[in-house]
Amino acid sequence: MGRAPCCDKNGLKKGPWTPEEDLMLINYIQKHGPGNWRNLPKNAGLQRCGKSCRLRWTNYLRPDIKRGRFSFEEEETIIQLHSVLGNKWSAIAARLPGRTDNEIKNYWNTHIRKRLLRMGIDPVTHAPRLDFLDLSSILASSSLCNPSLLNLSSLLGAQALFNPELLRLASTLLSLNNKQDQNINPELFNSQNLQENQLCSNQIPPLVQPNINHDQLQTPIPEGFSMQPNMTNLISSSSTPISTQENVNTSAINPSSGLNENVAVSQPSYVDCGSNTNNPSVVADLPENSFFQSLLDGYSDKVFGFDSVISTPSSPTPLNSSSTYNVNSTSSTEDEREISYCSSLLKFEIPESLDINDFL
DNA sequence: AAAACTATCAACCGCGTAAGT
DNA sequence: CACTTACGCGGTTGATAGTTT
Repeated sequence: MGRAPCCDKNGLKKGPWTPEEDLMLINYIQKHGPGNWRNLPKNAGLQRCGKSCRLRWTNYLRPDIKRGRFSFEEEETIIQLHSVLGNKWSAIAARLPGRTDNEIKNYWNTHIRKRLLRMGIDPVTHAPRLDFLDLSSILASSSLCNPSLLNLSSLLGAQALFNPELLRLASTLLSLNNKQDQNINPELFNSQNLQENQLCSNQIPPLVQPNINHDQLQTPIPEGFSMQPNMTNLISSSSTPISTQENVNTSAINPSSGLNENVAVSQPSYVDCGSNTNNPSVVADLPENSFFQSLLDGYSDKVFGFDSVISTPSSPTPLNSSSTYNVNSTSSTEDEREISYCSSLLKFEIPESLDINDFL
């Protein structure tokens, strides 16, 4: 089936719109309303195709368009929605009054995407990219909590940073080290056994999964934990699989847009991880001297270039929301946004049914 | 001062699809 | 059911402004 051209392009103007053309379009739409874009240019006396007119109106001339810099809240909303919807710019724009899909798409590609990359976060999967981190440093700091890993970190050395299999092993070991911190069946975490088991196993989940479908995230987490999906790639361990789909209330999908009406977009957390009245959960600060803390220290040092921006023992501020940093929505710097986003990224939740003290 | 480089964003292009015939 | 039309979407381009060398 051949596709008919949207309009006869012979003699039609292209390129930037002039103020006169804008005025003609505005005047026409004010009189007749938008729509029937095919005939609109002819009726309005414009030498443009209907498509161009529609684009000019929806992206620039519409009176309800909000212009200017994106606020912190808007940016956070975009990131959260993108983690759920992907590149569905129109669906994201529908949640941001006054912003167009084109504007959001541009802002994503020119600002947010780059910032996520700088932070070592894959902008497609929203998962941390361990290949961007200095893993040997992380391993070393983690070894302070678990001397049994010390030899392993030096054993892995710099080459590990470029070997996907070793990266996976390191990731698994780190996650298991975390478990050991939590006194969960230490026998399982004999580093030698792990090394043998993991090296002989092809069942290690990929550490970095480009273009991953969120539905396919099956990274296990300790039973009873509710982990942010973007953490699941960073911290993989055994037992209970989790799908990010579980973290999204799918009860009210908009049939026309396919957009989940209940997606939490105003929460400061990265994605609403199922905290609801039926399943109350608490947000935990990262335990001192834990794997998380050492990872964060390494992460902040190596990726962000500043020290201990996340909650530290000397900082009374909990690591649980963007409000931690009291970011001014209009004057926040790129760095502040990175910090805040990172804090959201690394937040995790523990169900109340679990005694947190058991893990600290 | 000027060339080279980079960032930004308006606009275009092609495709998918719903609605109409 | 086949085909056409119109619209909307997402990816990409290119002009321009700003910055660096």
